[in-house]
Amino acid sequence: MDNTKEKNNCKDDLLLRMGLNDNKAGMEGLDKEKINKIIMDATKGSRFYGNELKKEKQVNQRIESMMQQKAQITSQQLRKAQLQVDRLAMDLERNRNLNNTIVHVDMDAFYAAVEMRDNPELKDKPIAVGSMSMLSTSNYHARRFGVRAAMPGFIAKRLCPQLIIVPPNFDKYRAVSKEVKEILAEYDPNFMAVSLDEAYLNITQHLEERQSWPEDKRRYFSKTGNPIKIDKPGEEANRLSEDEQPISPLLFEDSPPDLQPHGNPFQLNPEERNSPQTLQNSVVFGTSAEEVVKEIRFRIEQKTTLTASAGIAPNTMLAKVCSDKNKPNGQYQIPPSRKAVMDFIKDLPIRKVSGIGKVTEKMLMALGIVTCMELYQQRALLSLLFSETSWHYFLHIALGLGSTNLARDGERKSMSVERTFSEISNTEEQYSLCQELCTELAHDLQKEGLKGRTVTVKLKNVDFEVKTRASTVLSTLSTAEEIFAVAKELLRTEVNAASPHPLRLRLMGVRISTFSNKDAKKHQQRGIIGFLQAGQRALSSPGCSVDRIDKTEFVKPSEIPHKKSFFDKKRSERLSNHQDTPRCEVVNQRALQTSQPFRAFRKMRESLETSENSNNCQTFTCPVCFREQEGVSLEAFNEHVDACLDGPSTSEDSKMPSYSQASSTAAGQKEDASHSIPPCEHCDYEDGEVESVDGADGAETVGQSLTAVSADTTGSNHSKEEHSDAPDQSCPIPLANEAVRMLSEQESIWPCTDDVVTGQALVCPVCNLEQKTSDLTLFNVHVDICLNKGIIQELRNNEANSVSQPKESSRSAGRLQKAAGRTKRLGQRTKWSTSKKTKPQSPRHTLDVFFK
DNA sequence: GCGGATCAC
DNA sequence: TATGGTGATCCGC
Repeated sequence: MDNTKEKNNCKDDLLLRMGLNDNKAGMEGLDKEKINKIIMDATKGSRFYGNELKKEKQVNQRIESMMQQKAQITSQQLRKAQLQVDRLAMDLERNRNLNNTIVHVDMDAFYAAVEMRDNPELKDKPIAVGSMSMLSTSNYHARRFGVRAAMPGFIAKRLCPQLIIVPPNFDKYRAVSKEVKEILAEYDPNFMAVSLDEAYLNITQHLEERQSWPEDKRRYFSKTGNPIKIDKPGEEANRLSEDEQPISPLLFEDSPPDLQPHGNPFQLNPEERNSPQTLQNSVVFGTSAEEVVKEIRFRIEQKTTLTASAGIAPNTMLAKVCSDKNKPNGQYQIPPSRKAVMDFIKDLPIRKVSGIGKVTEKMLMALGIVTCMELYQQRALLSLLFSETSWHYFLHIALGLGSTNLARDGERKSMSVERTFSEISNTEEQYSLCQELCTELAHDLQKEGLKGRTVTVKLKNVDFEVKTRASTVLSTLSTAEEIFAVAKELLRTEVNAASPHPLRLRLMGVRISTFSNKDAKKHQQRGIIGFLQAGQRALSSPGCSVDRIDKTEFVKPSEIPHKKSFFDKKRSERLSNHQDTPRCEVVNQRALQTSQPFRAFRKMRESLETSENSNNCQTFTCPVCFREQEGVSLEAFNEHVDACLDGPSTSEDSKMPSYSQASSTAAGQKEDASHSIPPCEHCDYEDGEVESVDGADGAETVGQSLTAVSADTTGSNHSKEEHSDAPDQSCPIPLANEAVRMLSEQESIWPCTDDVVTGQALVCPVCNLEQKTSDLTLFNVHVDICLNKGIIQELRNNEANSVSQPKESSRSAGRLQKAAGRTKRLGQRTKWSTSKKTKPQSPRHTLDVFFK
């Protein structure tokens, strides 16, 4: 459907939901102020509005508690989180897949456009499809008055009294949709339809084949007699800025729809095709992705007289954003390069991304995050404030990553019916309504031959408060009677609970889930087999080919496409998670099992795993010394990296000559960093300064940027200048802080804007070595790893402090205890040795993350 | 497994 | 007069 997702730097939430703040007031439209006022006048005082306010309060409450959590985050936690996040970031970066060409096709104002096409009377008039209660979509003319999808018709009428509201004709839309899909299938037989008017295609294969196609195979004919006009990027942009211009020449063409061509215009007789007349009306489309998509849109328009917009990008997330960019009747491509992706992402408001809704946007905005670049900059903080699922997802967005395989429609998980009505408070009526809904549901269920075990009743009272009540039974249910038997009891409980007051309902719904039919089992089995096959193939041909295999050969339950949302977890859990060794591999896999945004990531991982298991010798780049290690086994490579991390003291173990060269100059410093930490004063900075972060300005400083925090923590005993002037001081901790500070200042580093930073060598602020890379992400990771040692050391010292120096403040004591416990857990779980004599295990674990 | 919330279309 | 319906996921219990 139309993009109703509007940007909002606006205060009034309700207006936002109405989708108004983006109105570019046309000459005959309304300006934003007026629109907002009309909506508010129509809304204020209603029960609906009351509920909206209530919900808003809840969200604000959530934000407030998030901010409190933020205020308690120590710089140490933040730094540690930064390590973990950047490790994942690097992992993702290494597996970035730019080899697919994904297209998102979106019909312009679909329902409204169909209605206009079929009723010339509506041409040039503001129309909307829907009812007085709710609009599904509006045409662009109506949008100038602020009339949007998801707006009640009666409010739309106030905004635009001339508005014509057309009742929806879903059968018709389905038929048109089918026509469009027939075209799409020619470019990707496995395309994924999101809805009647939206679909994703993977045209990678089509593009390959198309390269060898003769012109004739790419020639299309226009029977309308209109001079064929192929979009040029510039023209598109111009046309779009002109609100007054007709949106589609064909859509607004005078010729009645009957005269529009039906079927594929390509299907012409040879004679017809070769006649000069016809050739004049023909176009040849090129072989590039852009040309393919122009061709698709051209054919859609020829066939349906409707226009579509499209986005082309290396993954679905980006393609979707792109299709919105030059809407209506336009297209936009992000070329398949990392730089292009990052340039595009940089200033992209996060709200544009599918999955970031109103609430998430508001929460992130409270953290000062509006654009994707800001999302990237705050990645460490986000990993502490949000659930794993969420921050992983955020990180993907921030790196411009998304799914490259279009999962086929999976098994249905639930089926439901619900209805809104004018108030019903009579209990008998409510039961009989419930029964009707069950009958309907049973009917739908039967059509798909499904049986379920969980029945959920949904109730909305006249104040718009929603309640759901569910019950799972042992036997499978499919008939109306069976379902009603369960639903009735659920309803009864609610009725009784409210008694003696009646339930004043405005909506009732019945849902059934927990399906357990044979089909589902069959699919699952096939899924497992397919999975194994895919794994085997991946072994022989690792990398992006896995996507294709997955797509065509198996669909796992977890592959089912779905939308996602994000909730924050309990702070304690999150923090303790981060206090543990950053074990990305464990963490990731759990998240990947269920969360859609990471399907792509999981695939990459799978292919990594298989290539690892195959134990092939490969070429790796050491994240510490950045030397390429050719033809080594993973194990050998890990040893090398360990050696790099450990410094020269253990470097004899390493058989990689390049390493010793690289690190020879830094050897002394690294030794210092590991072993010559003054016992207390440098290390118990946590007690003094970090506590102060909890104070009044803590909320500000911690979240605003890492800079503030690390400056704070460094502040007590060591000024930044002191250390930047003397970076090779013997105390590692201020040094580490300094490094973090520098990194934070580079936060403004958009690691991805340039693939290559020219003319300037990157020198690690920790080991002081010039790095053989120009990639800022890689560089950051290197610094992180260097820093890691400092942090390990901090932990050790904290532990020591907690034993030797009991604190008077119970708060501090608690904290230290926590720190001690943390260290202990680390020891147990990761064999993180606290003995300096034994070889530290931690780097190994740290690095395993890269390759597992 | 349940219930509330979020999100998309 | 009047603010939808369907499906999915996530999170905290």
